[in-house]
Amino acid sequence: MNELIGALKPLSLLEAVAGLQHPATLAELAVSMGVPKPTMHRWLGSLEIAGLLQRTPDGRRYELARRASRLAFSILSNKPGGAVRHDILRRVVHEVGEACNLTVLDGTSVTYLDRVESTWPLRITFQQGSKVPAYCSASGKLFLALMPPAKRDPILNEMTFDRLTENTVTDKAVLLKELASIRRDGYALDREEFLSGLVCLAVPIYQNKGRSRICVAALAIQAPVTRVSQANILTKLPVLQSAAETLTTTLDE
Amino acid sequence: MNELIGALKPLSLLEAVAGLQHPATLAELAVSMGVPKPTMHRWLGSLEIAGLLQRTPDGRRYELARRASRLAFSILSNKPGGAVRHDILRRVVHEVGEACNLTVLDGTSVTYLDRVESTWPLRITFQQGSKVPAYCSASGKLFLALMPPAKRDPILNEMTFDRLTENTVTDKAVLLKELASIRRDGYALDREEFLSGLVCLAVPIYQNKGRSRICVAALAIQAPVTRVSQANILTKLPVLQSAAETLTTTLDE
DNA sequence: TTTTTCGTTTCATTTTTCGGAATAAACGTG
DNA sequence: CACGTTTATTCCGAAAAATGAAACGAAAAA
Repeated sequence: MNELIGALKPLSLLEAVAGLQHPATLAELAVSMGVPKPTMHRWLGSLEIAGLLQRTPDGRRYELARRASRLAFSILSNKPGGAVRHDILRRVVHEVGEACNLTVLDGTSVTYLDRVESTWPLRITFQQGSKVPAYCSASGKLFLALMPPAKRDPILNEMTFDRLTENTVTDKAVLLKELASIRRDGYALDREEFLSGLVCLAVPIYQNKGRSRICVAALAIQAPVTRVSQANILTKLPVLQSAAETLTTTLDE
Repeated sequence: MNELIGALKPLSLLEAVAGLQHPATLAELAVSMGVPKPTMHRWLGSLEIAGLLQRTPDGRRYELARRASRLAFSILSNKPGGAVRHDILRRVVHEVGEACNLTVLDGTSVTYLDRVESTWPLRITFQQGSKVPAYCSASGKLFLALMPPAKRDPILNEMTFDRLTENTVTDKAVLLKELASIRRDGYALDREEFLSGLVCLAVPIYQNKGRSRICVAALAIQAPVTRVSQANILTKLPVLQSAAETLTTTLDE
């Protein structure tokens, strides 16, 4: 039984950087991974040349770079690996009878990682990879609500709040207030704010990070308001939460 | 110049597997990546032990494993700062309609950290990573102007002032005079000094360092003079400054 | 069964990596 | 602004790991 161990220490460095909430310096990373500075210097250099990490503009800290994002999307949109998640979504659709989707935050928008349609004739057809503004979607508001303010504010600043329906929240103060209650409740609603006639309920999927946990994705159901009223949609909450819980466990060590 | 290249070949293997829509065999992967079988065997073994890949039930093919998903979510939830910045650049381009770039000073040159093109047919195509002499670019002059003289003078001494266009400032005294006014105004212009027909406006991005603040990067727009006159480009100043302000917040801890 | 293909192990050689020490750069402070 | 301190980078010989040709084994195909 040969213990094949590759030189993927730089890769665990990538994981470490991805797990941090702020860009870290060489020294910090060297300490946290227990390697000498010259070694860390070489690893960081390699990952930087590879395009997985980049320095912050001041040149003293390291953060994820484009290729890391591409890799992440590539992994999550990969068919074989996503089969487990897709099955969970299918189960939700089967139980609540409405379309279900899995999203991540990407800048000021929410991106659909996966989606399962309802079987009703009347349905909204989004597809994997499409994007929706964060400020007027249930998942988007959920991400903003559960994010540290320091990360949230730059995102809010660069947003343009277009009025897409008569329910769209276009006032930042009002939005912030709603985010507070979302944070308290643990779920978010879209009350026809993105598309007239479309209501939506989203719950968070957490990833445990040491003692704390981070909302890395959201699970949501979407339905025509004619079939599921705003009040009614909350009855689906337990099913959603249970599915989200299952998805969370697929991320544990 | 030391070319640090790490042993992240196993990592590009991970990318390859993630890019595939079906689990692949050892032989297929060995061929597609151009390595001998024993090598591929070792790489796959490493990634499998690391928990990034797993074999399909029949044991003959490889697909992504849990740790890969975990890493992917971790990356996406920790939205790269560079990507946030890229979005801000995109927004500026959208609002002013001209190409926008983010630069840092690197020796006597200015390096493009990021760049977003305009949508006009007529456009100047620089790309990320390219360099431009500091003395004849808006960003470069901005850096020189906002720098303590003790730091600036060695850089100026090292420079050779080539005449690139008929507007290029090649006299050090004249340059120093302009730097003074740039310092006063808080912005810098490139009046076709680097490339005939190209005008440019740059504003500083500061980072707070204890009691003082330092200009660590510059945000600039570039336009053909036929579309945006030298006088006209100043009307874009407020948009630029507001974006620079937002960029500053992405640099804080 | 035989043949063929694919996967795994072995091992001498080559190629990297490793990290202590020295050097350089940036920082904070009186 | 000069000083001491912290942090980043370069050097380099010793040590470790990756490499791939060839041999071997195992499983599908004929």
